Order: sequence, then structure tokens, then C-alpha cells
Amino acid sequence: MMETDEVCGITAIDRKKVEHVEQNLPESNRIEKMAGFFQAFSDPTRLRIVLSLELEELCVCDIATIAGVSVSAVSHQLRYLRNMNVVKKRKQGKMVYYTLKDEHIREVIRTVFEHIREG
Amino acid sequence: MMETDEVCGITAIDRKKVEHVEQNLPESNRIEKMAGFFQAFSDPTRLRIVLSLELEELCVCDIATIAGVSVSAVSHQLRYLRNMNVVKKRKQGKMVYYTLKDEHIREVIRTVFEHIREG
DNA sequence: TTATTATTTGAACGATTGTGCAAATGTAAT
DNA sequence: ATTACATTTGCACAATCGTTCAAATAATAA
Repeated sequence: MMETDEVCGITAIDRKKVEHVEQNLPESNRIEKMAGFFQAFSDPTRLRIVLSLELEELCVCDIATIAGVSVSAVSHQLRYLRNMNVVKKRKQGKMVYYTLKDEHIREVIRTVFEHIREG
Repeated sequence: MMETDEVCGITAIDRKKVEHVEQNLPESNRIEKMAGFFQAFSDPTRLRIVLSLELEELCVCDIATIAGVSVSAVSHQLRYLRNMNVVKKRKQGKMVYYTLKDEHIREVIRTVFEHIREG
């Protein structure tokens, strides 16, 4: 017989390991926040927008051209990215120009991108 | 009048910028792959699984306990993560133990995690 | 063999997501 | 004022997602 135990109706095979993990895992809040961060880059259109803004400050219309979707769709995604603190906007007359919010975002993107290349 | 131009029915405000971005953007294939990579970590349950496997090699049942979802749900997510080359399995008798696939994944996770902490 | 346990798989379900359309808002030009 | 144009917003809809349940595999124990 293995070291088996009943916990909440689920069979925990190795209680020590489970406890070790549960004690060292970030709290749920943080994990959800982190997952949300990843989610911001998990859609091809959104990622293309972000990568574009790493190269140039762009207006909504130009982003739509580059992303190959409607201006409306881009606007929706930009709002999403703004809420996630990934991009910021600069208004100039009728136009609204978007850029990445800070260097921090740039570095994360670059890091992951490098690792993708290797993998 | 601004430097405006009709392209595919979409008004391109600044053709130079658009061309510069389009020429320096990764190709669609790569962007989609990269987005897929991010997507692997964009769900709280999946991210919790990955973070757990960074700490310990775990069987499916223990992962379910830690993640707080059914064994079935975990198995589905593990298959997803296996297809994405994030985790690998080791079979031992009835049990199947999972670990992160390589150090590469570990480093990406750590990097992003650090940046999240700061931001 | 039969029973038990761990995992996987497929189907079904509600929830979320990304999109385009149409209307609304904001801003500048005529 | 009216027109023109960039952007935003609300709605609807199809597609995808994450989950559980139940059945199927796989492997050990009795």
C-alpha cells in the first residue's frame, strides 16, 4: 500500500509533496494576475498589435491595417490592453496614438521572444 | 490634407510607419506560435499546474488536489500542456508523473514572474 | 479470473472570447 | 451651423474554452 489519504474526497497520493507545493505556490490572487498578464499576449491579433507598438507609435487606423482586422476590433483590443496596463494612448486632434506603456513590457516580450526562437 | 491613402478599403494614415512595421514584424506563423505559447500560461488552473511542476514532480491525482479541479480536468490540461511542449510525463506503474519539459520553460516563467512582481 | 485504482478520452454544457456592424462620440475643417 | 473623419461603444453572433460526467484504458492487487 502506498501513502494514500482521503482529502476532500480526492485521493492524495503523496501528502508531503502536495503540502510542499501548496506552501511554496504563490497565492491565488497573484497566480490569477499572472495568468491575466499572459492572456494579454495569447491572441495573435493582440500580440501583433503589441509587437507593432514595440516598433512604432501608431494610430488606431494604421494598427487595423497592420493587424488585418476592422478598426472596431482593434479599438476593442486596445481598450483591453489599456486595462491590462500594456499600452497607453496619446490624443492628438482626431487621432489617438498608441504606444507600449513602459520598458518593462518590452523586456518581457523580448525575453519570451528570444526563448521562443531557441525552443 | 494628411498623407492619406486607400489600401484594401482601409484608410492608411501613415504609409511609411505601416510599411516599416510590416517589414520588421515577425511572420504570421511565428506570431501565432508565440501567442500559443502565451496561451499555455493564460489560464489560472493551467498556470498553477505549471508553477507546481516547477517545484515538484507530481502525479495527476496530486495535481488535481493542488489545482482544486477534477482529475479529468487536470488530465485534459496536461494533454494540452504536453502538446505545447511545456510538460512531459513519466509512467511508473499505474501512476503518471509530470514535470516541466526543460529548463527553458523554467527560465521564461521565472523571468515573467519577476517582472510581474515589479510591475 | 475479478476487483480496485490511476489515468485518459469523448461528449455535453455553460462561460468566455474575438469579431463586425451600426450607432454614438469627439474633433477638426468648410 | 454642417460635413467629414477617427475613434469608441453596445449589441449580437459564431467560435473557442474549461469544466464535469460517464465510459474506456491501463496496470496492479487479491
